[in-house]
Amino acid sequence: MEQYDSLKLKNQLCFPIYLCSKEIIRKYTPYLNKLNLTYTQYIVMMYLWENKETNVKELGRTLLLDSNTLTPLLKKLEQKEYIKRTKSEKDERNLVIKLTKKGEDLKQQALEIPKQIGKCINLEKDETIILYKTLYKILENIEER
Amino acid sequence: MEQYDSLKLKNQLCFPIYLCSKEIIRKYTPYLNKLNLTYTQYIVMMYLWENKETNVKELGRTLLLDSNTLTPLLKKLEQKEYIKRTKSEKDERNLVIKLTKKGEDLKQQALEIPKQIGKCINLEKDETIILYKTLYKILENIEER
DNA sequence: TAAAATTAAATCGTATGCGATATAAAAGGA
DNA sequence: TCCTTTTATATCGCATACGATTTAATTTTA
Repeated sequence: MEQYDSLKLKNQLCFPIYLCSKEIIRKYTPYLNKLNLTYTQYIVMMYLWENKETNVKELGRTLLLDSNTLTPLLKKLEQKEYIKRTKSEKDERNLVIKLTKKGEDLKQQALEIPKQIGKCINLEKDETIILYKTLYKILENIEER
Repeated sequence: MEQYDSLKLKNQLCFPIYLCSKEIIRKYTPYLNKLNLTYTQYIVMMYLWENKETNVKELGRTLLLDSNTLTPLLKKLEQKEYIKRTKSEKDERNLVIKLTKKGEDLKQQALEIPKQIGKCINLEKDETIILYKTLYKILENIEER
């Protein structure tokens, strides 16, 4: 093993993760365009389809994003009338984020997407499970202090 | 299995890939700051440490990026005096990208980075190998027509 | 060989992603 | 209670990421 082998792209682990993230999201794009969503907007919508109501902090904890990214993104989703943003009455620092009817209805149209993406990622069932577990293990390892 | 389970975040594969990419890159940041590099600039430098000379097209084929991303990025690397950009004499459409002495020397300082990142990703050897193979399998599956 | 097609970079506009800072509301403490 | 601290969003600036278009050089072809 040469001195600089650890710096070769083919020996990096982050590099294929970075590529996969980009390229899978690229695959999502044509489907998401039909729903007038970007990938990040889509995962926000997925969170809301599951939870109905949230706020910036809570959303950020799940998506690992901060208000600097989420605030403008949520304003765009509000412009599209998929969500409503209102100050909490109990605590005016909190922004209550709720689906609109239009945002709720989008869920139906989105059902096609995971099928299509799964088809093009095209892994065996057990490969998928192992990959999934390993990724969450990395996330745990990385987030710990 | 409920009708909408496929739309839950915990059933997504792309979501943890996306998170891992972001979070690992976040871990790189303090080390890369010392070298005055961003992550994308770093992988460009890695390519050049291996290949000495390239052009936008070739670089884009490896990093899966186009000139719209690479042109401004390469100009920044040139400003930092890590690379030199010159028109090819043989074919003036081509931009020859070469390391400077300063860029070449940076390699030495970068040696620490893979060690530190490996430590914080903290997977077993065999887990790493399987993950790596699966990621490249996805990339192959996804890029095919 | 001159026009058409192709190719390589560059440019433009929009949407993140994020470190740093600002703002405003709520909580805590002397 | 008043002042300090904490908390939740918002704002700012910079660096990607990328679809679409433009520009310029080269190649192809009629």
